[in-house]
Amino acid sequence: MPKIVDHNLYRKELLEKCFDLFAQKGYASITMRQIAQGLGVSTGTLYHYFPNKKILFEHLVENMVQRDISIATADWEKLKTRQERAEALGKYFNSNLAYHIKNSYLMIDFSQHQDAKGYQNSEFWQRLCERYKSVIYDFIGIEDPVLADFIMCFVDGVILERLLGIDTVDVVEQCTLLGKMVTAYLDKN
Amino acid sequence: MPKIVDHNLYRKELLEKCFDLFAQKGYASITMRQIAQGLGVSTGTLYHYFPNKKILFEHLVENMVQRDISIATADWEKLKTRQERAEALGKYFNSNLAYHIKNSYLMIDFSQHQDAKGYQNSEFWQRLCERYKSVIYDFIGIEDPVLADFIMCFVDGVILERLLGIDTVDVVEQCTLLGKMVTAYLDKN
Amino acid sequence: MPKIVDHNLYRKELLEKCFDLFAQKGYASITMRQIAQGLGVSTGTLYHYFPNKKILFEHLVENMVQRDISIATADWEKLKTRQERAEALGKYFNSNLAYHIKNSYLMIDFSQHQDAKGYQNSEFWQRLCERYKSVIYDFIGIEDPVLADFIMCFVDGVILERLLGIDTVDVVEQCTLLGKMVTAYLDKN
Amino acid sequence: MPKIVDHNLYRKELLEKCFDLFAQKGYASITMRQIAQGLGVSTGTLYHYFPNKKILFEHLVENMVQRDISIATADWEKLKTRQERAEALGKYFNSNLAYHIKNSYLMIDFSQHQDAKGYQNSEFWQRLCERYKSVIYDFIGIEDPVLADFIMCFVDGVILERLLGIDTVDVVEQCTLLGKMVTAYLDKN
DNA sequence: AATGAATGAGCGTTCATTCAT
DNA sequence: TATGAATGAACGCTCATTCAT
Repeated sequence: MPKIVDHNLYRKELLEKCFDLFAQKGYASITMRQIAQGLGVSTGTLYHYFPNKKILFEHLVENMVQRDISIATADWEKLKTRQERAEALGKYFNSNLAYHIKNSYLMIDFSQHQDAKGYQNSEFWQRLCERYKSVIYDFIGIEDPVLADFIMCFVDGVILERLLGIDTVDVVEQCTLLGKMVTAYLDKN
Repeated sequence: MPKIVDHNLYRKELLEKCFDLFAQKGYASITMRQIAQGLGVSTGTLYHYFPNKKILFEHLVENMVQRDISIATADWEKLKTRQERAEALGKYFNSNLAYHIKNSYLMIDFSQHQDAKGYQNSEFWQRLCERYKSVIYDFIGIEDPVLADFIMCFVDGVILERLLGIDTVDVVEQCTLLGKMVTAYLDKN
Repeated sequence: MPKIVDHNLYRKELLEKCFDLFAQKGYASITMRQIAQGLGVSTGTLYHYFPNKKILFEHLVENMVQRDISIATADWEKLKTRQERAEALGKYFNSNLAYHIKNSYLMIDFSQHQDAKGYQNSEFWQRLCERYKSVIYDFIGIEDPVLADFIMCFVDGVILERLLGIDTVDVVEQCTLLGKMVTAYLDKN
Repeated sequence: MPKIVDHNLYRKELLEKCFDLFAQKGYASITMRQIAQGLGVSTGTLYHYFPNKKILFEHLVENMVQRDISIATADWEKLKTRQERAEALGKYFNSNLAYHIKNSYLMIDFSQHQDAKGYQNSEFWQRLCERYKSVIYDFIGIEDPVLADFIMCFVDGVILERLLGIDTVDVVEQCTLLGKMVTAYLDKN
């Protein structure tokens, strides 16, 4: 019997530790050697668990998104009005803002990389977006897809502003405004 | 006998031509050789005018931003209603969408540069953001700074979605919706 | 409790199964992992029986050659004329041509091994060649050693052409021609 | 003006020096670093002149074949009879036998390498074989393509035997016999 | 000023081999 | 005896940068 290791568990552990490494430097800039070193393993071991950089990143994102959504939606059930929920959304992003900024940067960085070409039509990516949008549908209680896109754009935009270093934008304040605007719009139509 | 050349003028010319090259492939992907080739000079010459890739890129961004704003606002004066203007905004981004996507990517890439950290508090960057917002103020006819930020976030978010490859988002449609939402919101309050 | 296994017998069994694996991909291309997998054992076990890839390969070649000659000569006894036998030779190589090509490649690969340099003067190698030639003597019914060498060269050459990818060479046709040429030559002298 | 170098000339010089390096270790075993070192340049320089290992090898072979054929056929014009020519062929291979053995090994080694997959149908390879065969046609004065293939197989086989370390095969003697056999065969038919 | 040949550290990845269990 | 996780040197190749001309 070899060294006793739960392959899948260890994979998950590595993935967990990977996130910050990727987030610190971006997909393209961090090297597999640096990741291995950061994880305290050899490159060989890293490749033993993940066949290549792209797939490592893919697993990372899957992990991240899964966790994100479950955290974000954890205690939204008790919130009744749209306005309450919009404000909870703002609070969610505002806590761990640095994390969400990193997160966004990673997605952007990867999407522009050679490795991502042809990726945007992939099942994986499509599924990601669907899951993302379904959170908006369910949570804000919206059925108009154009409006759902609107909210998605806005939310990503808010994070982006902070990523760009524009600190005057206040995430909570903006989401609060979002709630009001959506309500005003829906009431009128 | 050296060619008689105005060093600074030639620098500016090179910069101007550089823009498309960077915008086509992104900062990380384009190589100095490719840039030199695209400019019709040798790598040696390129390095004669710019000490390294990063500095070349920084100069480029400065140039780009300056030009961009003046183009965007060129013929908006004749549009009267908010809705008209919101829709013009959508059309502006929708034409040359690929350009605007790359443009955004370049800004993001730039903002993540180690050297850009200081930049974000710099006079240059601040001025840039102010100018950006004032376009929104003037153009959409909004005075509430939170609402101006909202619109800025949204617009950047729309571009970002496309950068991420989410093609279902329609820029014109989204801006049209923006106009309606802003109106509904302002009418109500 | 260790499995009760006759070490040498198991070695031989592994060797037998190894052959196809090497023959399919060639010495350089197949990895120890692939071999182990093909044998249904772990890499650890493979290394338990053979200290390294080279020695595994050497044992393999010894095994292969021994087996090959006995197969080739199995049912040639009933063929009477030289021409019949020459054509049988062609058919023999033509069936399992892919195998013979790989086989030749393995021999060539082996012969170029650093460790094989000593081998070429070794009793083993000498004996091998003698046995090879004696097949030609017996089978084609030739006693002139130069002519035997000629046939040996030709046969190996035909296989080599195919190894090099020259598909226009037809093994059966060539061996048929060989029969005619030998006959013409022997009749004349 | 950069360092003054005749690009094509230098390429040719590098190619010339490359041959022994490849021949010593085989295509797969020699590394680009070792080649560069052997040539006294950096890997970067090597890649400046040749885009990859495969193409480097391709140029090498082209060079080699061109030279080989012109040397081989240089003074065959004055030889009149087939027998004289066959014997000249033997002498040609016998002088520089070590070179021809290396040469054959290189071709075999390459043909089995991953890089060569799909290569055997390439224009380059086809042209090589055609040129090779046309030497046989012209020189030995043969028009029957099967017979030309026969001779090609035989010649390659002779070299192969020596490559395999079978020193009892005498190249000159074998080619002399070839001449006689071809004559006997053609006289009879 | 201008060229492009030259450099070499570093990339993602592979794989023979070792070793704790 | 048997396992497969772990290693790390080495591969083909890239590219920002330097420098002799």
